[in-house]
Amino acid sequence: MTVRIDDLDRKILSELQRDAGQSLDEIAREVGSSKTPVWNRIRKLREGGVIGAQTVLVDPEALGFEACFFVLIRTSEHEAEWQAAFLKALRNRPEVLEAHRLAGDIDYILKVRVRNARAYDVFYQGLISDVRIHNVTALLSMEEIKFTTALPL
Amino acid sequence: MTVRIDDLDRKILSELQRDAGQSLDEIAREVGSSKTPVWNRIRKLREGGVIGAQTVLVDPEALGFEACFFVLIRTSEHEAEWQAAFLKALRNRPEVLEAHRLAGDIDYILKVRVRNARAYDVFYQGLISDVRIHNVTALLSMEEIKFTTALPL
DNA sequence: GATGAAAGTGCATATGA
DNA sequence: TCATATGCACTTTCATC
Repeated sequence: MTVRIDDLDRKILSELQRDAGQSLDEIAREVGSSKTPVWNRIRKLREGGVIGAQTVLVDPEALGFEACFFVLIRTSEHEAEWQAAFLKALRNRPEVLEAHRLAGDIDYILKVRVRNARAYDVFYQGLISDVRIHNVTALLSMEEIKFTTALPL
Repeated sequence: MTVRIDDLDRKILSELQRDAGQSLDEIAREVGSSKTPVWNRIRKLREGGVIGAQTVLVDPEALGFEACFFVLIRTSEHEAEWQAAFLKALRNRPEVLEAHRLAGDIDYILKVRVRNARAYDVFYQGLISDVRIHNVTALLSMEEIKFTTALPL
């Protein structure tokens, strides 16, 4: 199910990451090819799931999302049932922008964006009422220094 | 410099976040308006910086980025000069997808995507040779449970 | 991989509510 | 300020060479 990716694909992906609003002609010119092959490759990459959602990045501050927390979670429960409930809870909460299961001491890390500290508390209370969690540390972001979705191809 | 955002703007942003590849007609239909006002609002939101980059999300695994680390950094240095050097180092390194300055005990958190553990070590050695860092903890992601750039509007 | 053509879309503008 | 309508240029998409 793996798509083989060559150098031209990488260039195309790089252009799309940089600006997905470009026309095919522009992309073709940038990568040194022409419309048809570029278009066929993009279609294949999409079908193969290499290219996922096309989206715009929205400024959180402008919309009143002033608070961003990284939440470190330790749990004592490791049964499949608990894990399924936890995953479902995370996926259902739109405040959770990212969630990773970790190796080591800390079990999970979440990135959570909310309007303010009170909204975080509402989120937190809701989460711990959904699933048993052993220990939680919240790291409050003071400043987003960098944010990109572009992989270094 | 703040753009006032009403309910229709929010709906438009929501649609664009969901799928930026939609036509104006589709968006207008979804939000219950018509092309002209939707177009004018999108333009204004773009000009006001509320709408930033238009991009595609690329599957990291498909491109061989198998390792994702969250890096917790403590530093003893807090002069402006050190901070400027640190920021510059982060911005210059494409492996660093996200970086936040934190409140409290831990000073910074980074999200770093690399091909493998060895590549992380190369990154780490490079970073600590660029700037003095007091203490580093790396959390290795085993599984990306959730990733979205969509704010819950 | 190139060419080209049909269908669809973006963008601007005019007009009335 | 918004809805509707129109028009041209550009783009996407796909069949054919």
